[in-house]
Amino acid sequence: MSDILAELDRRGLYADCTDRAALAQRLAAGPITLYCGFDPTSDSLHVGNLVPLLALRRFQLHGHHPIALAGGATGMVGDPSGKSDERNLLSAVQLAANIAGIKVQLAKFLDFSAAKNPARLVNNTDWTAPLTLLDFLRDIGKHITVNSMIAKDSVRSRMEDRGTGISFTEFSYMLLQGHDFYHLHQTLKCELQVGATDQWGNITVGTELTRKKSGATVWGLVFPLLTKADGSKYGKTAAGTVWLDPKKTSPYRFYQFFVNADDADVVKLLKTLTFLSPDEIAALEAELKANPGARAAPKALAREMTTLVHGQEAHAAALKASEILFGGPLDGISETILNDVVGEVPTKDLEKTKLEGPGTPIADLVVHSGLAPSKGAARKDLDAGGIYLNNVRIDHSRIVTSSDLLFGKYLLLRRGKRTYAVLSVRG
RNA sequence: GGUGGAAUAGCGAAGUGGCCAAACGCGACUGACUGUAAAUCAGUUCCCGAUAGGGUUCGGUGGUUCGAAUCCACCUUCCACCA
Repeated sequence: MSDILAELDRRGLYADCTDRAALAQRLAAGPITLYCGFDPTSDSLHVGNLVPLLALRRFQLHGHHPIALAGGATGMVGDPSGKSDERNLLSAVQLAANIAGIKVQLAKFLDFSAAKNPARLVNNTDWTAPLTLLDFLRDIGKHITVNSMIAKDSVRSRMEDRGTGISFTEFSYMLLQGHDFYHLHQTLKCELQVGATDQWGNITVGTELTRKKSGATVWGLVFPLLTKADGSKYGKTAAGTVWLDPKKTSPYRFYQFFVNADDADVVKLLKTLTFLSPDEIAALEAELKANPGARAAPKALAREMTTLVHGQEAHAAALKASEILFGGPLDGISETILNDVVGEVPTKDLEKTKLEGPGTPIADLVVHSGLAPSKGAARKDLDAGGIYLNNVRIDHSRIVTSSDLLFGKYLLLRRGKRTYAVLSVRG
């Protein structure tokens, strides 16, 4: 059996473990069943979820049995970890929709038909909903002291902040998650829970509860939170979260997000997010130092991630669009090639009549394309020299007519260096 | 329960009757330089708009005043100290 712990170390994915020596021994003895939970706070997972999700896959590749848990029950309550404010509860309808969304995504990253160690997908609603309050208080709550609960960082930080406080509901969250671990241990012989470091407190409740109730030893292992070199959270841009759902974040944008990764972060991201071998990563790192302008490392990162999440074809399309858009002037570009860009870049329809006769001022089109929120804002970008029509810089006096159309159909607009939009003429 | 203090733009923080759409810092956007980096430098940053002009702001509601972020009253929330 290959050594998963060594791989996690190598990739910088090991942060802490409840008992590393004992877990190493257990892992050496044979395949283990492990789980990781995912909160249905949205109808899609995002890049921040990738570390634990891919970790499950790494375990599976090493022969272990992964369980992905969709937190239907815990989602009803809300995890206070890392949250400075009490959360608004999600409606049952919303929650059901979110669960359905993330279930599909979870399924994409794990192999459910592996002969020896197929992955499993569970929803903690299945065993939590039937539990009565009295049973819960007697069978679960009795084993965990409030003393240990209020000592958790997630709770303490909220208790110290008198302004927000923590409701009993969120305070109880860790017991539900702890119960999940115990339940999975009883029913599926699950012996390990993994997650990001912010889950440490919740995970240890599970190991403790399992030990007290059944006498069995189970383990918790956490990964570092994915952060940028400047310490900020990874996976958010000014435009918002980078989602795995292609309808929420297009594969092109997804690709762009990774290709724009900071030099200081690229190697870490290659290690933590991709399945490239240490040798391949070392080669990319050397290349990054020797020839940073070639940007081989960020391109490899974007390639790996886009292929992993959206597939080969989506990566090819995103890459092609990127090469066209960032490859220089559009002179002599063919309609076929331009067609590849349309659809990759945010595209809006435009009525043909707008470009007939006197035409339309550029500012209106910039707003219509979504590149600027208002004409005033569009004007400011235009005056700063930040707006391009068909990759040619223009100013605010520009009037756009049919003669500006590429192949009689498209207008390619750009704000700044890398934000593109296409207007497609209809009718 | 008592006594003080605080609430200002995305965030932090100045401003204590007119020169205030409100200093400064961070963040964000644009430009230059680059590699679709980083760092640095320059511009922009309440909303609409043509750089004209208009609209809405300084916890809330009323009031004083020609004029209020600034003064007064009440209300809400927070903080500190005392019980």
